[in-house]
Amino acid sequence: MSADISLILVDDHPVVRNGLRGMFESVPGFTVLGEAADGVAAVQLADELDPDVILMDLRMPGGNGLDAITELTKRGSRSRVLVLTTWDTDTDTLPAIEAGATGYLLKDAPRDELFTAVREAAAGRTVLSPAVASRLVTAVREPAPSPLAAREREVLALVAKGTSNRDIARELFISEATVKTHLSHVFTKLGVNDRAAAVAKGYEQGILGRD
Amino acid sequence: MSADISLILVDDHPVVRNGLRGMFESVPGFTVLGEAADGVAAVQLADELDPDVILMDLRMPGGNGLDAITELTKRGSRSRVLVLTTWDTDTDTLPAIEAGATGYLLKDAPRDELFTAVREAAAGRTVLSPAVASRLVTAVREPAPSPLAAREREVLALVAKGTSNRDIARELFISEATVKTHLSHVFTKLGVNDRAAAVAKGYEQGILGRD
DNA sequence: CCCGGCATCAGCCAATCGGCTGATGCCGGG
DNA sequence: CCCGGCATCAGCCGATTGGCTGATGCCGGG
Repeated sequence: MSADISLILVDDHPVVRNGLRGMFESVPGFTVLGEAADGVAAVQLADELDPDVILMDLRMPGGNGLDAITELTKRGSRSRVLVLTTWDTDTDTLPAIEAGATGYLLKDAPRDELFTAVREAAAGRTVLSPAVASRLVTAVREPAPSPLAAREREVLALVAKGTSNRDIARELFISEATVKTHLSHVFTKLGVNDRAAAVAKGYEQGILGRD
Repeated sequence: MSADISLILVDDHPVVRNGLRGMFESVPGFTVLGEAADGVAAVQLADELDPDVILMDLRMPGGNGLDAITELTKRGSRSRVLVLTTWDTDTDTLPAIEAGATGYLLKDAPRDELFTAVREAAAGRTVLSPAVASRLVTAVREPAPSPLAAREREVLALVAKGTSNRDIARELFISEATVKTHLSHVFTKLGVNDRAAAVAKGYEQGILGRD
């Protein structure tokens, strides 16, 4: 009855793009308009091709997926963004949805689920894979553990490197007292009592890990 | 001149398997004999189909890739294993090579590099993507930081949870002195001086993170 | 059979940490 | 205009940590 659902694929891995393309071309009802390897290219492509659905990976070198979604939302693009990620780290989900993603799927979803998701997304309905959905509800249950302030993140990063309070103070050109204050706040916000656990939480929540 | 290179694809993501299959079927010289979604299935499939090359992801739920490689090597399989991973975390590389993998590629390698790699692998030559190769050399430069002993890992895990030495002692039914000894060894092996940095290293090297 | 790695334990001591109380200045939203 | 969050600083004190030296028992490989 209706025309094909048009889509563009955004992922930094050629293999994945190829795989998606193959899957969508193997069944009727979809047309792959194009591919992009990063967020910047994705926004541009979306501008040009105006697809119904954009399948996008979040983690990409150069041209963050999140920024791309934000940008598209800001531009009032009519394209629905379906985030397709490898592993979900509940750190990414919420921001992505807030930024305007219509759905969030894990890459290991079965083919049919993927097709369904794209159709749902094209129709404007929110689609979340079960795993993601459950994470979301638990995330909402907890009032959001609050993210760290810029300075607090800096301190935590140094702590993770084994830097003592005194040396952190030196490195950041502030007093040791201030370092301790920052750290206390970090502890409170992360719900821990010592630097070791804070570092663990930092990794767990994606605050640390990419330097 | 020679027959096609036969291969099987092992990855838990249908999308990735599909993508690889598509790529290898789009050019002459390759025949995809089959696919598997985990290490156990991979070993079985390799037994049945005796492929020239096995393209394998390491991180898979149920049936670890590393174990699969070990098993294949033990069985004296003639198949060359090419590890194809998403992100390389130098934690995986060495064990994989030691276990008998012929090569180690990142999934974001360009198509041609992939094809070349498979041909090289089929010919029995070791292939490493440049990024991996450089990691390897630096890893060899450092005499291998040595992995942690079982008990040491337990202690580190508790440290990451913010447990004090005294409480760790209680939880493991050992004395506090022993805990400190273990921790000292952990510090030495990880090349750090305090628990916070140890936790960071733990995450960085994949010792911590999956509980 | 010896050595090295693992796991266990003791005691000492200085350094570091974490909690607590209390303060100041800036900025942005209500 | 006030309040809350951020960033800065101080001092005190008990608790915890980490380094050091030294020891014992078990096990497995050379």
